[in-house]
Amino acid sequence: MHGLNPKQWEACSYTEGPLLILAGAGSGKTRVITHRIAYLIEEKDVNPYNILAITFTNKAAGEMRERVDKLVGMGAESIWVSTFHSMCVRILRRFADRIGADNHFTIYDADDQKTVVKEALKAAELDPKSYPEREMIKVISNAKEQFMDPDEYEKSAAFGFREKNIAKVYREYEKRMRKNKAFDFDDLILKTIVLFQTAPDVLEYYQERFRYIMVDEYQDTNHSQFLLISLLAKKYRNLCVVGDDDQSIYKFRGANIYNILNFEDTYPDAHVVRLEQNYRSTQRILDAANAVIKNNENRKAKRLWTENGEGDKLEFMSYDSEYDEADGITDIIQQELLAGKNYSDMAVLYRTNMQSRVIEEKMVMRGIPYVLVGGTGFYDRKEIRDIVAYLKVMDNPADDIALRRIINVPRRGIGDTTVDRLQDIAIAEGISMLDAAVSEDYTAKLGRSGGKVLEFGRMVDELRRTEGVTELFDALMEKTGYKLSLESENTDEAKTRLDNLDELRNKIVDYEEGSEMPSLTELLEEIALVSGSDDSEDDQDKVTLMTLHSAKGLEFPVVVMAGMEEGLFPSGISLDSDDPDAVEEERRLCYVGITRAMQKLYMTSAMYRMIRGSREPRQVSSFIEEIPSELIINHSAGRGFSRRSADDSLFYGDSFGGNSSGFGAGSGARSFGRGGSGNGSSGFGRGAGSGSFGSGNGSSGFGRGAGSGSFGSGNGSGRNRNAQSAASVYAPVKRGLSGGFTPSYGVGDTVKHIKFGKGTVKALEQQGTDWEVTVQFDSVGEKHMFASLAKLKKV
DNA sequence: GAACCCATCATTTTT
DNA sequence: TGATGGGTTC
Repeated sequence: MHGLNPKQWEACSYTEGPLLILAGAGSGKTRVITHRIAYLIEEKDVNPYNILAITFTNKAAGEMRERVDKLVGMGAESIWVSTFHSMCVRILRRFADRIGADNHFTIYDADDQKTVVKEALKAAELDPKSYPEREMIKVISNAKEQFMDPDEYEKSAAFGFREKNIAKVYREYEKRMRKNKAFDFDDLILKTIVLFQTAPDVLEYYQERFRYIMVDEYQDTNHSQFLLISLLAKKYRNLCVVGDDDQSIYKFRGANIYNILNFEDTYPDAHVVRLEQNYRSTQRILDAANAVIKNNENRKAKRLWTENGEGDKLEFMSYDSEYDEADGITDIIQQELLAGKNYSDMAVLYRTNMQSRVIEEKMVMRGIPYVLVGGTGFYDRKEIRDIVAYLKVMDNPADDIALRRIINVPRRGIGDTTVDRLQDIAIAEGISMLDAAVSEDYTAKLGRSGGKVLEFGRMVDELRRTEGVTELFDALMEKTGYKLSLESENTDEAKTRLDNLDELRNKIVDYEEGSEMPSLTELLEEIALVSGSDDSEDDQDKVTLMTLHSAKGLEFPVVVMAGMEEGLFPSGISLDSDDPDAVEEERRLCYVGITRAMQKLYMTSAMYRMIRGSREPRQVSSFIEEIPSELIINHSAGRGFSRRSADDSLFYGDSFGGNSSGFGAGSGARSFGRGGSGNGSSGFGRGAGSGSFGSGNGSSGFGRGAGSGSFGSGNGSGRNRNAQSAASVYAPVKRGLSGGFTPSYGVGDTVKHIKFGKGTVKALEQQGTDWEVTVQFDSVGEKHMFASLAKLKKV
């Protein structure tokens, strides 16, 4: 047991009773948890069998499993390391019958839920337009989280007409879930709690088993997860929760930050350990993060620090449009690449998925390799869902939702009317649709298509007898005609689908080889619980593009936070909300973003952005203003685009001008022609030396003047002076990205860019501490870029 | 059953 | 703007 700092050690060795570990970003949290487990076993003689470690994602569980195995060795396999949901599945597979359910159940994902809601709406004779599926799912989920069945939901408040109807939908929804022997994700937690409440012996069994419980990412737990943990920990009270209230960013999906904030109220004897030493980022990055997050009211005081050194300043750039922003981002990436970074060292983070489109376009144009995290996962693809639906029917013939999906896929002439009638019969007889489909008595009632239904039912019945999961998959592809129908399409799209199905087959083979007792049930469970996106097969050299949310838990040497605009980040919805916590949650998200960066952090924004089809002026995110100016270089200072400045007329609007239109403002730009302390192209050593920019003041004078909070209090003329002095302050710094940069070329000069080759300087305009230079390149046409980033060399 | 048109509606996402 | 879903038409 070595290599832990005193706080980490304290967290590891405090083993009895409730313990709250407030683990700041990058504070070595996973290390603490794994070491703590090892300590329990080795020093406290705890039987590994009595330890439970719960995480949120399968990825986290996998990583923890691996690290625990490495650290503990013998006996490690009997430690339960699992997600909330897979833990509950495991318990329910064994005991669900104790609450009147079937131990053999199917798990419904969001898509299945939607289908069930659709059917429920139809059954309740409600118009999906006035009762949108999305909302229904949310209401049902909330109700379940609050432990309310449809009756309780209906009774629970001064509900009106609408709520009564929603209760009806909820009731119909539940009816179908039961009939299909299905649980949704909320059910997995909920039913386990119900089980514990109705079968005290089962609860006792698990309490005895899990004498030491650890919960990771505790700030993400919702109410029912809290209850579940409380029940399990009630007897021995050895509950260790680890989390960071400042990183609670999942309220929208039920996370309750008060679980962690009030932990000490729930457990008054709780011991609290704060892990504030950060091993990831530079001090400047942490200072920025601290400065932003301290604006939140609702939090436990914390302050991150590091021994990593001061590091470079953050950089903020404002661009004219989202296209220019994307261009700027690719510039940043290329410059960092030249500075010695790999593509895979860099990530671009944004608030909304929609922002990725433009960035992707520019990345493609510039030939920058990237991976987009999120988006449609493997298991969301139509062909995969189709085949999985077949597998689900094989596994659980009561699953009418799955059956409906595939009864006419590929086309076998069974239309909607027939399917509806089949369903009516099944409901009337209290049997499954498949049962009805294999009985001539029933199919005879279906008229002309009855024969086809019967044929389908018999085919499914026969397939069900196939031994082995891979064999079943193969038989399925052939006998259902799915493969044939794709093959005969003979299009590129169909080929891709076939490839994807091959991929699915590979996964199945992998599964069968890796599992001790492979079964279709377990395979489907894995598919439902492990959302395909987690297999990061590529350790290739690519820039990562993802939302701020998906970045949680990750780290990158270079991070670009894009779209730092009020209304986008923080989101408009949060700004409009009357709940003050809404903006605080956005701020936490900002904190998460900042703390992903190890060495360099860039923030970008656009002055105009296409929002729902119309071009709208934007203002810079208030989060930028929360970062002290001595920590961040503002490459667009002095441009006064804050509408909130005392004088609205300072709104410079378009000065960046699209492509050609010269940059307005004229300003004595050129006069600075040269100077150029050896910055040329050379330079860019590694990060190291950093410390050099002491004297934070240099860049001041930009950014929010005094209290006003607005950028660039329009002192147009003063700018040059500022820049010059800034330049001299920073002159000795080798890294080109620091503040105050003086180009060593002027308009009309021929310059050389490392990537774009030769070109002629068309325009040069000062932008805060930096210069925007427009170059007509011989090969790639006109580009504009920040001089400090572009690394142009006069030839 | 496919092709088309119009209306509508747009955070964040894991299990 | 652009994706999506429902409804209509052939």
